[in-house]
Parts: sequence; structure tokens; C-alpha cells
Amino acid sequence: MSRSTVSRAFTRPDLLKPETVEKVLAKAQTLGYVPNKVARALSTGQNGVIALIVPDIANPFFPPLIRAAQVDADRQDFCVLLGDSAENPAQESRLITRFTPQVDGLVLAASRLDDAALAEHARRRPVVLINRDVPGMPRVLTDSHTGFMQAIAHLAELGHEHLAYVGGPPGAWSDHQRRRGIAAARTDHGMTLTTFQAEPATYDGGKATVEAILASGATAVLAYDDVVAHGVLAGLTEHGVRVPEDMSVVGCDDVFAATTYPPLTTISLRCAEAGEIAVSVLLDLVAGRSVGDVRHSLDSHLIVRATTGPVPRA
Amino acid sequence: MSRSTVSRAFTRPDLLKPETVEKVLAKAQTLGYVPNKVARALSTGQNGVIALIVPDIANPFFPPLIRAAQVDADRQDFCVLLGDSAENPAQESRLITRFTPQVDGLVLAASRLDDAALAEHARRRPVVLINRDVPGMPRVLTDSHTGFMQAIAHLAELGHEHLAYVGGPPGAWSDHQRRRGIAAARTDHGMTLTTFQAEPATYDGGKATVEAILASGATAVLAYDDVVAHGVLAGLTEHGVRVPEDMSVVGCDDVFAATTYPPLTTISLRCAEAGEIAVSVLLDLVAGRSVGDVRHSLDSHLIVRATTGPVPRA
DNA sequence: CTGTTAGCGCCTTCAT
DNA sequence: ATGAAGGCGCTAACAG
Repeated sequence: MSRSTVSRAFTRPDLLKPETVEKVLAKAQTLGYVPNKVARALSTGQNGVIALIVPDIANPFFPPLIRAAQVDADRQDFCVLLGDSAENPAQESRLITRFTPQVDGLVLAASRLDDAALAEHARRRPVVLINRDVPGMPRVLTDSHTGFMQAIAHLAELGHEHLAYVGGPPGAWSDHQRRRGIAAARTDHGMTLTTFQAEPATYDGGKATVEAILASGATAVLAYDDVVAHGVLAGLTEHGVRVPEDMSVVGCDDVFAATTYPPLTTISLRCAEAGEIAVSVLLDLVAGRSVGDVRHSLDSHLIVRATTGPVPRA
Repeated sequence: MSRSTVSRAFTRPDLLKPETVEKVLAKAQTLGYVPNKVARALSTGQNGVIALIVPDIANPFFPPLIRAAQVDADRQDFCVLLGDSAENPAQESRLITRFTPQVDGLVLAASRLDDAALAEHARRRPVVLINRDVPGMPRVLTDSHTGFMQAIAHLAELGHEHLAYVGGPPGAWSDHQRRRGIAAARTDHGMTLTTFQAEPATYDGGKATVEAILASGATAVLAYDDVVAHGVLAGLTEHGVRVPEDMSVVGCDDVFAATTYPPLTTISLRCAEAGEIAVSVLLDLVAGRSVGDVRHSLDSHLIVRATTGPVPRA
């Protein structure tokens, strides 16, 4: 049996007698034979590999996204090359350049690169953005807007009048988006808003803002994400402030909010779906199946758990 | 000028007259020529890629490990192909087979495969195991033994006499290891031990064991990992049991124990280091730099935070 | 030092 | 429906 037949059994089974195909596949199974993608890539120009670059693998927002991306890519017979940019634009650019020759396309999550650099890289290979809104580039966004609207309505109902927002990484699309959404919603409800900055946007950064929050007189805090929210919770507790009796706290992401104690009221973002969709769009692009200005916006919603309550009586 | 000369100008410039090298590089520059890594890989068999397969990317134990592995690989100019086996041996085997032709080696974390299958795969490419102890195969282990010894001594000192262990995935090396260590240590301290099973080894699984734990009369629970521990905490709270006043809880992994509230007393495993070391060993193997029966055991230690306290008075 | 000759493993025309 | 032949771009022998 010639190599051509084997090759066809894998790539164009329709050109072969079904029983032949089956025979080849069976034999391959027992032999543990798998077509070599590298060799195939050389001849077709398609490597069957995509890259996924995130700012920080260990940030709990990303693992579900990464997993979904990997699973979805695998389903379409693609592998994923993972890169961690350490929140560093230079490192991110270096990784992209390094990956580009050996992948068919890239997914860039929460890219720290500027629009021009992004466009430049996108000229060499198809690129799909996650949580970065650059017109003209395919992008999927976990939109926190609805969730924050609901959170603020929820807090308004509980009688809160003064909110604090603890912001995340300056320049991040997701932080901008939250700031804008919150500003709009609190106006609708005639609430006061004071904003702070978790520096860095981590547990410790969140914790460090607590003193300032307390001084501001806010009775409810909206955090950039669940990690920051937990930092705030810890800081509050250290200051003897009870949650939710004395202060309400709302997180964002819903990545581990449910699996910690106390259960955090938070905004659920569809982060896994974002990974999945980004991969689907990218593979459509790679296969030349898609066109147009793709802008996938995934909505969010508030999940009330145990860290929000009525405003304390002054 | 022949292709060989050009090739050498990039890979073995020391074999060429310096001016020739310079001439080639200059021409390449103006032509925008870059050596094709894929083609090179096909001919050399060195792709500059390694695979990392984990049972569940979103299990908080793995992201730090994955990140460390990626960073270390990158430092040595390797890329990492990530795979999620979904805790499924068949899926794991499929991924390995699929990745094998296009990588120079693999790191298998917490593999669910049996020894024979592992050995079989290792014959095709260098393989390094994490948290799987197969004699003859290079392996790095996050050894929880010391940590559990310390935890049990700590609990003994607090007056506890009856322990509960909430076990993890049956068959997992890490669960065996914990069971053995705990069994030995509790004997040393003359304590009673009752074991339970978190089914599955998740937050919900941990929560579901609480009723049985309460019925057993244990006053302190050791959990398979931090996720299960948090499930136990939540279940305890739902039953009106206070921690640590009425019940002490110890987790394991120290992956997000510090960034939640209340801070969990837990056993700190060096999981990031495990990823880093595994990659180093693998790349040594790939480069033919290493030999012998590598068995890297990384010790652990107890970190006392806020979920352990004196035994309640009967 | 540099050119020549074979492949790496696969896919894709051609033939048959 | 299958086999045969050439080439993807590069590197590793082996000459010279």
C-alpha cells in the first residue's frame, strides 16, 4: 500500500473506498501512527497550530479561557501554543514574533500592545483579540456593562448612596469598560462615586486600598475583579469592618467567587466562552471561512451571594 | 551561491568565512528572508517545542506550574504546546500521540495513565513526569509528606485527637501520598483517623462530605487540596459550625489559600518550581545533557493561618 | 571553506 | 480507486 493512500485516508477520505479508509485507520491505530503535522505544514503551509497569549496564566480569569480555547482547538484538530507575556508589551511582542512563523493564527487575550503594533502583527497572520476593542480587527469582548448596571441597581435598592470603585490595570480595556459602565449607572441612580486604584491589581493591591475606601465614606465597593475583591474583603476584616453588615462588596469575573468563603456577590463574565469563540473565529479566518468586522460581545449578569446587604444606618 | 552556504550562515556561521556570512546576512536582510523553522524542524527533528499535558488547566494547582514551565521553556528558546486531558486517560493518550511528532519532549503532570502506557510513550520521545512516581522515568514530585507531618503535629499540640481526611481523586499519586503520610503521622501522635472521599475532588465534593465528617466526631479535617478545603469550609458554615472555634481545617497546595477570606491554614507545595524543574530536566534530556534515574522530590511545609485552633471543649 | 547530493514526511498533480 | 513522481525549505553527510 502506497503512502499516497495513507495520506488520502487522513486528508481526503472521500477519494477512497470506505473499506480502504477503515483498514488504514485501523492499522494506524494499532501502530500508533499519526500524520506528522510538521511535515504536512511544510508541504501545505498549514501548521495546525494556533498561539494563545495571555498576560498572566495564573490570573484566575484566564485558566477557564485557556482550557476552553484548547478544547475547542483540539476539537478542530488544532494544537495551541501558550505564551505568558507577564503583562509586559515588549515580552508580548517578542512572543508573537517568535510564534508567528510556526502558527496559522493567534489569539491575543487582554493585549497590552498599542493599536498600531497589533495591526502590524495582524498583517502577517490572522489575529483575534479578546478584551481589546480595535475596530477592524476581529475581537471578542466579555462585556461587564450589564452586570455592573445590575450591581448598582441592586445596591441602590439596598439603600446605598456612595459607591467606591477599585480599579484595575491602568490602560486595560476591561478597566476602562468598567469605569464607563459604573459612571453611567451611578448617575442614573443619583449616587456618589469615588474611584481608587488597586496598585497592582492583585489581592495585596486591593487590600491596600481599604484605608482610603473607609476614609471616603463609601458604603459599597465594586472591585475590578474577584481577586481584588478578596483583597478588599481581607483588608476590611483587618480593620474590623463586617461584610455585608458594615460594607457591601461586589467582585467581577465569577472565577472562584463561588468556591471561597464567604461566597462573593459578583458579576459573572463568560470568560470560557470568550476563549471558545475566539478560537472558532480564528479558525474560520484561517480556513478562509469568515469575513467582515467581527465584534463578539458577551454579556454579563450579577450573581448575588453573601457580600452585599442593606446600607448600614448612620 | 548554494543553499548550504546560506543555511550555514544562519546555523553554523563559524564554518564560514566571516565576510561570506556578512554578505549572506546582508542579502537576506534586503530580501526579507528568514529561515523557515518548520522546514528546519522537518530536517533536524528538533522543533523547539515541548508539550505540557495536565488533567485540568482550570484546577488552581496547575496554572502556576504551567506559567513557570512556559517561562522556563521560553528562556531556553522553546515553545510549549498545552493540552488538557480532562482527567481522562484515553484523552491524555490521544493528546500525547497527537503531540509526539511535533515536539521534542513532553511533560506529563499528574498523569492518569498506567505505568505501561507511560513507558510506551516515553520510548518515542523524552518524557518527564510531575507527581507520578514511576521508577526509571524522570519525575519531579511535590512531596506533601513533611507538610502533613507538621500539620498533624500542629493539631496534636492544639489538643486534637480525632482527625478526618477528605481524600481526592482515587488512584492519583498525590492522594496516595497524602493518605500514607497522614496515616503514619497520626500513629506517631496516637490520634484517631477517619477518611472520607470528596467525590468528585472539587468544591462541591468537599462540601458534600461535611455531614459525614460531623457525624464522625472528628475535630479537625485535613483536605486533599485547597479547593476541597473551601468546600468543607462552606459546608461547615452551612451547618452552623464555626471555624476554627468548633472545627479546624487544613488545606493543601497553597495556591489561593492566602488570597481568600478567611485565610486558610494549608500546606505549601512548590508547584511552580515543579514545572520549572520538569522543563529543565526535559530540556537536558532533549539536548542529551542528562542521564540517570532522576527523581526530584520537592518538600513542603505547613503555613498556619486562620482556620486551625484549639480543640473545642467537650 | 564551500558546493553537491540526499533525504526529513507529507501532499499533490499526474497516470494507471 | 489507487500508485508513482516531484517538491515544500532546510540540513547533514560527503566531497572537493
